[in-house]
Amino acid sequence: MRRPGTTKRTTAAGSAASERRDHLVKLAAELFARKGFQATTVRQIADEAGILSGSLYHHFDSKETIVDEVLRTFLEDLTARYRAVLESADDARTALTEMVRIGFGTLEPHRAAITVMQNDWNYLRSLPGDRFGYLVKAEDEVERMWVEQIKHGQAEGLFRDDLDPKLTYRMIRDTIWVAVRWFRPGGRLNTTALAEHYITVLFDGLAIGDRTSHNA
Amino acid sequence: MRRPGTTKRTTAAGSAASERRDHLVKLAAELFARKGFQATTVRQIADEAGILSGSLYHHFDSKETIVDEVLRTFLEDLTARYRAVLESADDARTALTEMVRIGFGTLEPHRAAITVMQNDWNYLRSLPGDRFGYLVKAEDEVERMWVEQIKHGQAEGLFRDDLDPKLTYRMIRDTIWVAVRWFRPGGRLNTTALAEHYITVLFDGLAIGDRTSHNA
DNA sequence: GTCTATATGAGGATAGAC
DNA sequence: GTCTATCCTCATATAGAC
Repeated sequence: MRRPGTTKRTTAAGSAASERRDHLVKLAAELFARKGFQATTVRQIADEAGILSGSLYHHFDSKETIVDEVLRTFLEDLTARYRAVLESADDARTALTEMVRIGFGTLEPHRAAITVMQNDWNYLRSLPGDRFGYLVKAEDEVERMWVEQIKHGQAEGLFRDDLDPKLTYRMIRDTIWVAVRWFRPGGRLNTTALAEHYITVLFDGLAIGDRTSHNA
Repeated sequence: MRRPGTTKRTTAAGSAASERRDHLVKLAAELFARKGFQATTVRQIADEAGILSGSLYHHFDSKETIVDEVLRTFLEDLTARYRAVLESADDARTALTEMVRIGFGTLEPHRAAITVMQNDWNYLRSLPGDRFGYLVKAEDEVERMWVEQIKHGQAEGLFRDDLDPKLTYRMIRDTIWVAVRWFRPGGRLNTTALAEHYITVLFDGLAIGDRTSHNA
């Protein structure tokens, strides 16, 4: 607000950006992910960058502006990827499979942003004003895409008809994103393996053999 | 530390407790869940209780002591329930089914505690000292119980052999707990319906018909 | 673009009266 | 068991020199 010339960029997709600024955003994102948005101080961000906290305000209006940029970048990339898949998928099962792969595929490049979304979503949404209202908008768009495919699959006779599409979507979404809590790059399993593992369970289930209900 | 006579209780299971104290813990838990542990101030907790912030320190040493009590109560209840099921379950599928039901069953009575665990786990664990080390201990115990059942199921020929037990456990666990984010009592679906829905997908999958792999 | 220095406020916690 | 009053620390953000 105070230095329109240097801080007017509000989306990370904004052209011709300062690399310095982007670098600062990345440093901040790691701290936000590790310690939480609120617990991260502007002093820590500045320390990480080797400058003093006051100097940060040459680049950003506020701490909120930084986290805003972290989340926007992620959401823009995610929705773009989903849209691309949906244009080319032939049937619902293929579309869902690809969407699951996209989800797990963002775990590594957007690990920090996803962590922040998970942990600080409630807090950011509760802030006065509607600054983070776009979070809900983006979530709604993504939900529509998933639910539509699930319903198509049911209509096509590919998926069980007795499942609630919205509930099914939520469980898939949660299972994917929440993996950022424990996923570490370079570990025993990479995100591709995670995706294929989950796709197997999701479509075909854990059980072997008969598919009759088996309730206690 | 300062008033051993009134603040020595460290576990919520501690006998003959002050109902006043328990009530304060409940109020605090709701605030922690709604706004996050760090964003909740002792003044807000006191406001909610109709007293002043200083008065809280008659009941608790610190804000951390309060959240400690919230989490302990939940974890003690949860592990006790799991142990009870595992004593009586005949086969792995029955055991897992019951464990899923237990998980969803805690969503309502322990909604606040589960929310805090999800959102503030990282932060609480990062605090100096080992005050919240028991969180990891409890998690490990729970993991052992689940993984054991999954392995049994595979050995018995009930479950697919090509799935990673630990990874499967994590995905189940995450799917259950993360539902606190959107689950609201009194909504379209109750926790029993959630559990049965998930049990269906987990064991038998989304797809109808052939169980051959179907990758793009 | 970074620094020095500082305003301004809020947080957790404490001491002692009632 | 609660209140009044307050300490001390640390937070975000600002102003202006360099």
